[in-house]
Amino acid sequence: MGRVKLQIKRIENTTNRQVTFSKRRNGLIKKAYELSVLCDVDVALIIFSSSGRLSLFSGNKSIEEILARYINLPANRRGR
Amino acid sequence: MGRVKLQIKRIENTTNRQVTFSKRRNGLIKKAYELSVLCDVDVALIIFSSSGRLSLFSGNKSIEEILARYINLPANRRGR
DNA sequence: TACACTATGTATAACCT
DNA sequence: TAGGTTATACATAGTGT
Repeated sequence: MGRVKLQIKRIENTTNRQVTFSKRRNGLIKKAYELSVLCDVDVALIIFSSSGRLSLFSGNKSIEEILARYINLPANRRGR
Repeated sequence: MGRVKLQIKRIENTTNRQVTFSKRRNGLIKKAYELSVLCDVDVALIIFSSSGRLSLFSGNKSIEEILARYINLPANRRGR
């Protein structure tokens, strides 16, 4: 999406990488929000930037509730 | 995105909701993957469908590692 | 350094099979 | 019901300020 087709590999230029991170993180959170509302599902999204800053999204329920729901699954139902 | 502008609210028709869920879940996971690679960041994504089925994504690290990183944050750094 | 713009690539709603 | 197609809306890479 954008002026040019982008290869999916690490962006080496630090400034470009940070700008892309900021834009795409916002886009990802928006998409997660839309999925949770449109389809009425629980979504939890955790992002750590390379500087260690945390970004979170969760739908109606809190992050903690959704993580607990995951953690409490029997191990054989956690695989992807 | 699509033939018509979509309101962001729960899709009432069950079939449509499931179709949209399947398509958008795939799109969301793809975007999460791209963010993790392009920007070299940790992303964890947990989705429970309305029937309780689990979808997961995480980048290089395992979901468990990323969740642990979140859970181990001091409480005052967990806010969104 | 951070926003705003816009040309272009991408995701997807409705349709089709 | 699931998978493929396509017209259209949306996200965003590069750019400008």
